[in-house]
Amino acid sequence: MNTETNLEHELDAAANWCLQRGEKLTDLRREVLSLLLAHDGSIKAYELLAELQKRKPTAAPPTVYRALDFLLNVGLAHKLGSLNAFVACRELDHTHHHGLMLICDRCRGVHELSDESWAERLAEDAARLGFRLSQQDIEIKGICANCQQVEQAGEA
Amino acid sequence: MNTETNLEHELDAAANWCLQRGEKLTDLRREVLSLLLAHDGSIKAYELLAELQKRKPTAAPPTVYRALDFLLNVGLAHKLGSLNAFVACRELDHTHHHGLMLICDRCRGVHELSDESWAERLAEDAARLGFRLSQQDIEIKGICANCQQVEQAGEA
DNA sequence: TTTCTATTGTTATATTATAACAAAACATTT
DNA sequence: AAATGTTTTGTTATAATATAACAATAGAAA
Ligand SMILES: [Zn+2]
Ligand SMILES: [Zn+2]
Ligand SMILES: [Zn+2]
Ligand SMILES: [Zn+2]
Repeated sequence: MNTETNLEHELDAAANWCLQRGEKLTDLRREVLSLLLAHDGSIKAYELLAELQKRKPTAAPPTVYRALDFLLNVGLAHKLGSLNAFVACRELDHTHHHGLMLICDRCRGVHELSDESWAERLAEDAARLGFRLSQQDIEIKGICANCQQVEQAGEA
Repeated sequence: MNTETNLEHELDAAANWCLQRGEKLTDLRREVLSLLLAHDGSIKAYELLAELQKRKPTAAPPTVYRALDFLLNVGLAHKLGSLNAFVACRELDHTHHHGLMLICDRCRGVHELSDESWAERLAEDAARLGFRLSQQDIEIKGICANCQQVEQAGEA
């Protein structure tokens, strides 16, 4: 199965995901999600806009922000507040409330950890302060394995 | 001990904290930190600028952003990426690497949890993926105890 | 068809943050 | 003190991120 086929497969799955929630993955939204998925790490809204404009010259900021809002709300993408960047969700299977997003300082890559035990422990600790968690991703920053290797190679 | 005296006390402690690190808490930086401390929840850069301009009409965006950068670097303040907002650190005693910042969706208030065990467990889980954490605050969103009460009162 | 709603197009503007360079303050050496 | 170098602050302009507001279009329901 090549990349393109796989991408279409993911997009179809996403469309289905939307339908199950009574929402529609329109052509535009599908296009934006496609660009997000095609991107390895996270991507910024205006980078996404530039990409989108290659195929759709009429696109303007609201075009991409509206599509992103939709994708965020339906759970097909995540916003990384600390980077002002966006990333496709690749773990639709798990309902990953409170997923841990490990964000690389160097390459802006994201590793998503859907570990339920974190959600529970966090919720417990917060509850002790009377704090009720909203569904929310947790962003943790550092340097990914790959970038660490590059770093070491550079030092050699 | 009244509020004002207490604030001056905190500012003096902050000045000392800086000196120990070979940095200086200048008048301007002290003023900005003072405004941060006087604020209960988190505050946005341009709100801070407006406050600052009451006493220092010459202040411009770089004035406040430079002061904030300094405070962030020396550990006297935190940036909340998900809100584009800033908050004074009130736990200088602990070296709270990876402090948990519980951010209220409603009031923008912040409860800072300096729990070392979280730092360790997070680091372990991340290390399993080859991910090395950088010193970083972890932002968790929800609704604080106070705002929950207000909410219930409204429903009654 | 008619009507209503959701989506997209379009223009303008708000919000957040930094670049670049000049001036002033401060410290160090002579 | 004078001269020099460094850090901090002032100032203007602009970059980067995001939304408001309203018109046009497309889709669904009546
Ligand atoms: Zn996800
Ligand atoms: Zn990386
Ligand atoms: Zn702190
Ligand atoms: Zn609150």
